[in-house]
Formats: sequence, structure tokens, C-alpha cells
Amino acid sequence: MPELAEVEYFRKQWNPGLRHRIEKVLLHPKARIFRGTNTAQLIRVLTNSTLQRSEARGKQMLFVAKPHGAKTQAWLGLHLGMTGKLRIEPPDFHPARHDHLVLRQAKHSLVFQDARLFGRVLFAESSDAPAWWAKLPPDLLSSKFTVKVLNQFLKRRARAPLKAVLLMQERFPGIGNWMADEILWRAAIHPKQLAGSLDAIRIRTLYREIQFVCRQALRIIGKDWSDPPDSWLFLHRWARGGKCPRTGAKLEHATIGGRTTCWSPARQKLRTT
DNA sequence: TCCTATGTTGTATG
DNA sequence: ACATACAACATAGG
Repeated sequence: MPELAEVEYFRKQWNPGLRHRIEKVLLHPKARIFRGTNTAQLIRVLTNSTLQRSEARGKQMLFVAKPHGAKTQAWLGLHLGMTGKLRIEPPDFHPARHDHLVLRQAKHSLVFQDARLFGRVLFAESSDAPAWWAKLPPDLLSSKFTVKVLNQFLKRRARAPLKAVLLMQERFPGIGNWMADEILWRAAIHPKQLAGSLDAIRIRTLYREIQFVCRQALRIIGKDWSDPPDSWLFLHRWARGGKCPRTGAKLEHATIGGRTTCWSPARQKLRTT
């Protein structure tokens, strides 16, 4: 499910728990989402800590807690993978099969559910942010993501199709399968177009559409999980016999960059120059 | 039964 | 070393 805006939506689902104490931590230590993470430390430090704030950067979320009587901070990183969800339940709630992490508070249980277990839980106790948070690439809506940065990355990935390149989180944090298709559709660029083959005009167009889709998705989906308008590719891409909302022509599907990709052949043509 | 799924990563290959 | 491609991970639903 989750790309940039969906992650932002799920992050906010735990807002009722901010500034409240965590009384108990429930988890299945062997669940795959805890791979590489010290769950004993996570339980010890988070129990009796106070949840303070949260942030999302791309698909990565951060929850910061203040451990009881300690000067350090507790850093809880959550990644939703393909099927992860955050939700709120009553304090006496009993975790179901896919509820792998529960932070129990007096008034709420904060639940991380993930059926496919592609998600991930990271944890650190330290005064400064751990590397897995501090070293994340700049947000696509920040001033650090410039046309020049985009241009340089496209040159380095010159032989890869743009669809695959847009999915690279090291440069496009938060973009996932549907956002990549939406961006390329708006920019009228074929998903198989090689990254190194864009002229300066198209690079600028691509840049603009990246920012447009990020901004609008956050505003619409990130706010309350509303659907984007009918004018977006979003609502048509999985429909059987789906039609391009701009040209009315039939949409096409193929696997590109290892992912099912949808584009409008009437609008997105492979270009040799 | 077989195929698909809004993601990441380890490994093979060039 | 660097860039690219793809199988593997685990479960549910059509």
C-alpha cells in the first residue's frame, strides 16, 4: 500500500498516543519485521517511556520517545513495506495474527500490523538521531532536491529505464509504483525511456511533475485517504480496459523495472533524442 | 491452481 | 568499483 502520502497518513494514526506514556510493549520477536533489531532492548527502553513526536521522510517513519529517568532518547523507526498499517485500538485490545508490534498506553494501543512482513522496525537509544534516520536523502519537496540534483542522478543512471530510476529511494524517497507511473504519465514520458536520454526541457518537466504529484498526494491522500480526482491516472491504472483520462485512448501495461507499469501509449512515446 | 499485489535487498552479471 | 536486472522474502485475494 504505502508510498509517500500513505505513509504520512499512517504516521498520523498514532497521533493520539503522542505525549502519553507507553505502559507495555507487545511483540513477536521472531517476526521478520524485527530482522536485525534488538527487540529486548526495544522493549526495555520503550516500556515506561513517553512518546513525544513523529516524522516521516519518504517511506520511513520515526517515533521519538523519552525513556523514563534517562537523558538519552529512544528512536523507533518504522517502514511499512508492502502491507504495513498503523492504527489505534482500545487499551485492552488483543493483537490479532498480523499485529506484530503493540505499544500499550492508558487510553490507547498503538498497533503496527503487517501481513506480508516486508515492513521493518528499527530501534536505537542515543542522544542523537541514529544513522538510519540522519542519513536519509533529502525530501523531494525540500530546497535540496533541485533540477541539478535530478539531472546528475539521471546521468549516473543513464542506461536504466526511467520507471526503474524513479523507484530508487536513495534519490526519490517516497516514490513507489503508482507515483512513478503518475509522474511519467503527467510528464508525457514513456516509462521505458532511458534516464540518460532526456533533454533539458524534459528533465525540467519531470522535476515539476515529481513535485506536483508529491505535493498533491500529500494534500489529498495524506490528509484523510481521499482518492485523487478522476483526472489522475491513479483511478484508471488498474481498471480493466482503463482509458487515459487525457486522451481517452486505452492504457497499456507491462513489467518495467520489475514492477507492473501502466502508461498511455497515445501520450507517452519512446523518443530517440 | 495460478496469478497478482502502492517494497526492499542480496546476488549475479556485465 | 559501479550499474543494472531479477529472484526471494510471506500472505491474501481474485
